[in-house]
Amino acid sequence: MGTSALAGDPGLDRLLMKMRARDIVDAREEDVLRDSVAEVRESRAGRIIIRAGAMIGGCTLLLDGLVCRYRDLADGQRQIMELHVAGDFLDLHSFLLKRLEHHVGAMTPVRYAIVPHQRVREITERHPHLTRLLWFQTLLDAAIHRERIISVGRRSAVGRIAHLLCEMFVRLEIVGMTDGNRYALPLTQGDLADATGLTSVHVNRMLKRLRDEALLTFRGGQVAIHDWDRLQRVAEFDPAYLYLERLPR
Amino acid sequence: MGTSALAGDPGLDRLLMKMRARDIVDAREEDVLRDSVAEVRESRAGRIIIRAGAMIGGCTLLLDGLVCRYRDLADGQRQIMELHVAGDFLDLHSFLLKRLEHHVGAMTPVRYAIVPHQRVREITERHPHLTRLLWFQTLLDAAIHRERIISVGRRSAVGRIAHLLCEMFVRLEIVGMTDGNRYALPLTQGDLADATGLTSVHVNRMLKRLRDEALLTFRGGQVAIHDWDRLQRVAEFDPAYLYLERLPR
DNA sequence: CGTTCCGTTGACGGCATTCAAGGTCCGTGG
DNA sequence: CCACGGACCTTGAATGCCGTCAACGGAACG
Repeated sequence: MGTSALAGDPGLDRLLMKMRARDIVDAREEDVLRDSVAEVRESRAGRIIIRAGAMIGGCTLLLDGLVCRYRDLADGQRQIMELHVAGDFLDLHSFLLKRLEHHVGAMTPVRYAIVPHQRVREITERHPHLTRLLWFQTLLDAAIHRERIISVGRRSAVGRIAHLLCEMFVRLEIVGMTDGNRYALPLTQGDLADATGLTSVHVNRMLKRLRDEALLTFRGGQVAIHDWDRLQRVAEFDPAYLYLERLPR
Repeated sequence: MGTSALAGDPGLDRLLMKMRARDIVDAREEDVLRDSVAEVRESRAGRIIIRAGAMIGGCTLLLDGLVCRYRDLADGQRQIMELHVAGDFLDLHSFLLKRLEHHVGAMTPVRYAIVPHQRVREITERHPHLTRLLWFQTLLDAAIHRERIISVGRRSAVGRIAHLLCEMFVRLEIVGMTDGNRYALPLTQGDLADATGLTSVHVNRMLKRLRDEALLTFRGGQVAIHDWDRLQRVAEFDPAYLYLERLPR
């Protein structure tokens, strides 16, 4: 597939790893995906990649970096709804929604690929199984959203943070981006607060508690998990919502 | 379409109203949907319709009644993630997820139709546009989830309740189930608390405040909105996330 | 070498929870 | 007919988790 803008890029491979953790993706489907990429772009940390309300012509596949979906409220508060890592589509839902009600912002320098909506549309016309695989990815986002609702709705402050860090560990493990019990999560404590519905001050205290209780360390954008079992219990983390079963979809 | 189990049922018509608020659904697609229904079932208030973790063979379309998706936590707390009204698919996502990580429970007596996964699969093989319309419905659920994350994460207690009651008004209006500024929402204050991440005691106080400020009345499962503009402002409610535009999808 | 962003910690305050008691409504059965 | 129980609503008082305000330290950067 020499025409691909992505030949050998690890970003697309990570998407395939995510998909193959849940179903079979055959070589032809892989080629279709590779050939669907129109171009690769970059952006700097702090930039908005996709602006809320803007009409969108293509879906964005994150190749490298950390990204979040968020919205700002009238009083200046911010809520991060989801974090995205390499291999994630940032806005596959834009294919049918046409515009988004939230921003998509880069937390780090990022590289991403564009898949024009027209190509996705062609996939829905010609490749039913691949269509279902893409649909499935958006259902995964929704399941992650639901878990976040539970976190901010009912979990304690430590629980929320612990849960988020458990989730990111598992999601990064799927795409081969963990290093033993450690992984990179280049966020500030303020970002973590916006993702968990807390304040940065309180996040700071809860991180200290998690450290003191030898559950995990979060420092300099690096997470080290010291006691996975106890952490999971504190977070009430059950990875069932990530649907890590290879089933025909 | 005399073979349909649903000939003339208002439940399926409500699904069509939802879809037609966002795109065109032609007569052939309407027939395909009608013919996809295998059977109609009923259930009593308080019953679980779909149990978390169970393998699922068909999708459920709510014809009548009020339903919620929820999960219970270890300490007995409950979080409701979404409310469903007639015309909503309760578990279209089960088509690809195969099982759900949350329960689906009846808040009132309900009637619902079953669409076997096999039929949905056939739609994805033969009817790309109808497939996109179904996919779109699941994306709408995700958008509603995101709005709930913002509510429980960052909105005040009054704001959360106000927002939920704004949302239900608009969603019920789409399917023709409002009566001027009033609509039926047969929930207890405890249910409302589980949906907003509050306690029933506090919900009670906030409802009193909304009443005292002449914004809305919630009593006996009936909502009456007295000042939509001010309520919208209190809730910071912007219906953009419901994607009420007729666009080719 | 000042500026800025981030992390850390303490004191205080407030919103929501918890605990508790009493009220209403309604279906059930004596 | 009415006593009774149960589910839900209402309200007050006390508690507590998390937020706000504030000050300071360190690291990165221009």
